[in-house]
Amino acid sequence: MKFDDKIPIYYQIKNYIYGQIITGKLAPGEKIPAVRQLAVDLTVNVNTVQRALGELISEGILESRRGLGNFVTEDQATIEEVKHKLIMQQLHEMYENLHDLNVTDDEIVAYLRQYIKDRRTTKDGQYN
Amino acid sequence: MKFDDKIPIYYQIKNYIYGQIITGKLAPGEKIPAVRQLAVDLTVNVNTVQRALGELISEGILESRRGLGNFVTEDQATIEEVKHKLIMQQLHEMYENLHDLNVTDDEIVAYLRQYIKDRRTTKDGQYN
DNA sequence: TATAGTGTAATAGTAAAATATAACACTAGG
DNA sequence: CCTAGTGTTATATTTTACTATTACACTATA
Repeated sequence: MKFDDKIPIYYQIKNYIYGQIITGKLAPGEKIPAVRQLAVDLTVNVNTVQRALGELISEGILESRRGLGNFVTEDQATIEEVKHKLIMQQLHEMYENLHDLNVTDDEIVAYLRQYIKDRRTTKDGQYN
Repeated sequence: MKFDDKIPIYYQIKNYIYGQIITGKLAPGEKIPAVRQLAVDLTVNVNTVQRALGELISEGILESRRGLGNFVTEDQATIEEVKHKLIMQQLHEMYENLHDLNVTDDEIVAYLRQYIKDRRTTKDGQYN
């Protein structure tokens, strides 16, 4: 997995797991891969994985069963809450940053529509 | 100035200067504050300021005149380019992250409109 | 020419994330 | 009871951003 060196790896792993759960690639109640396996898959250290999982466990989206593994919460409502929270965080960050550049509400919406439209006709990768 | 501890300080300073220039708080051709003064204002080290300014100078949005100071480029086109690039980067990041959560194009637009609407009737700060 | 104000850069030290490695604790199943 | 698979934790080390400090280079001007 490729990481953005401007953001802590454990934090990027946390967001990766969020994504897996929210998109259903990891289902409610499902056992997630073992920490040592995740460390191999993501080519990071076990402790780094553990730091990410620890926060997810604290938030209740994962449950730890010692000796058995880590499991996605059964509570679909918790997952929905987290999804909504993440969506709002994304919008908030983008919105605040553009407002700091004096871009108005209407301009933000217009730019977004244009971006989406352009995206369908242009090859990707120009803003990575 | 308050910094996000998940992002390098020099990088946040760079974005801060971008904002000052794009919004015209620092005008084309204008001398920006001395590096030592910026360090005091932002409560960071001179070297950290210098690292941010160094990148802005490399990009041509700032010009360094040894013994005199650092100046915003006179070239309005360069500034416009940078503004557009920053806007697209913001949209791109938000868009990619939401798509990774299986949020569709239409849903992104709808969520944004809702976010903007809610923002006008709700007290701020809930997504910081 | 001396000085104050400016950018530039090097050195050494600090702090936090990440790593490598090892050990410990618990569970299920043979 | 032993073992394999799992989570948990600790120690030492490495890496890098950041800091503190100092020095150097250039410019305008008194």
